[in-house]
Amino acid sequence: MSHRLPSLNTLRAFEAAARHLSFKTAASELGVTAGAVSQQVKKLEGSLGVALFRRLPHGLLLTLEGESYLPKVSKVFKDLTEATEAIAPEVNGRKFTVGVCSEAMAVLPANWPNHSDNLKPYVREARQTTDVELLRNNEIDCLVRLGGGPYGDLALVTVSPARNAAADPLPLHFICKPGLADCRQSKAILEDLAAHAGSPR
Amino acid sequence: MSHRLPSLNTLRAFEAAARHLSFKTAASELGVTAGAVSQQVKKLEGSLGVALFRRLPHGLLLTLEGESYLPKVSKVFKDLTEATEAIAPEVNGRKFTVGVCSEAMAVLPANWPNHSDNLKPYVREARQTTDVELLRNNEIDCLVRLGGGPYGDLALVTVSPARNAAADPLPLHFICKPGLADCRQSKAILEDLAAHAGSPR
DNA sequence: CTGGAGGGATAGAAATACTGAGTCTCCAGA
DNA sequence: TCTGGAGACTCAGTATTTCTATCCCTCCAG
Repeated sequence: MSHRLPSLNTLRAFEAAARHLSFKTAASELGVTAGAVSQQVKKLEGSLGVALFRRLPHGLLLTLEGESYLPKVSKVFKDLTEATEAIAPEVNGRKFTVGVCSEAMAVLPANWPNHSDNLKPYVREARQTTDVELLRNNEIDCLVRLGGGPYGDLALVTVSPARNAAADPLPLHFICKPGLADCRQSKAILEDLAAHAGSPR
Repeated sequence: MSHRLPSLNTLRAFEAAARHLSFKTAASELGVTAGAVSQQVKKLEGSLGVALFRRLPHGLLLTLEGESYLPKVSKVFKDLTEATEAIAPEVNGRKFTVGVCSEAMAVLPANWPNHSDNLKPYVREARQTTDVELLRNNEIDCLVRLGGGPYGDLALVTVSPARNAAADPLPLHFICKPGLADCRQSKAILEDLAAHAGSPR
């Protein structure tokens, strides 16, 4: 039952490029550069030994193989998305409520987290608090503090200061339940924190 | 239509581990270490925010979520495999016929390519020849030679000598049609050649 | 109380993916 | 006939991800 498959990355690139018939548009959908999409598609074609696109000077055309492959690949992604959301609906759909201590509040931009479009899809609101119990009660999803713990079995991520940090950067810490440490929401928040950790208030 | 999906790698690890209820067995099926499977599964669980396995001191159990996820994930892999083989059947199923020049023959193990179980699934036979025309006629799929070309529009891969190579390693070259340079068969052959290139005859 | 089997963590190495800059071709408009 | 813009390709360098190699821990059987 060992499946020999092309890598998902190359398939995602193919699927997006085939839908748009453009590497450039696909690239912006996937949030990468056109060169990356081009490379991934070429890798896929190489591993299949089949050309999926016919490259024209202006834009792309699917080959017969590409045309028959596209709907199946799209369906696979759709099935997978549905299966995934069936078992993890809360996390996938939910926005985080973030607890932030007053010291961290002072370090972050004025109207955090609404200052950033990257963050908005993942955060409902930020509440000023230091109460770890709110985390355990699921009243908040994560906590941003200056202090590094210990917090027992909770997951703690220390945010590495931005490269352009001030001389004496203040470290930030992100605390959440272990299962949430690596989810999309946490990642988005961590990324944003990293951009601000240590910057002068 | 931008699908937010866990990475295929983590799903492969999950699927194999769930079928075997063992990271170790899954690892050997996938050809990696148990640690790698454990990491991938943990990454998947983290990104879903849901535990898929219950770790017991001796072995694993699926959680309810894992149990409902497994058949869907398996089906996705099955669909993808079928879709892929539908458009690239020749390459996926076919064994290569390899042309080998007499000098390269002398460098390779006595009964190459049958000396290695890794290679058998990918190679039908090795024929002693240096005729590039056989390649163009599709009578052979690739050619192994000492000389590095040029071969026009054919793809050429120079095999990097093994680490334990002799003092004066003989380089090997692998020539094939461009579309085949990156396929499974070529990779297997190249890997095997790399293990022998430069070793004393 | 000892050894083996399995899972967990971590650091470093290896493989893979992405970016960024430069190139090419074609088309459209001046 | 130029010239500029759009899109794709390549390549080198970098960043990220994945894998390995260890060492640890727990549990169970003898």
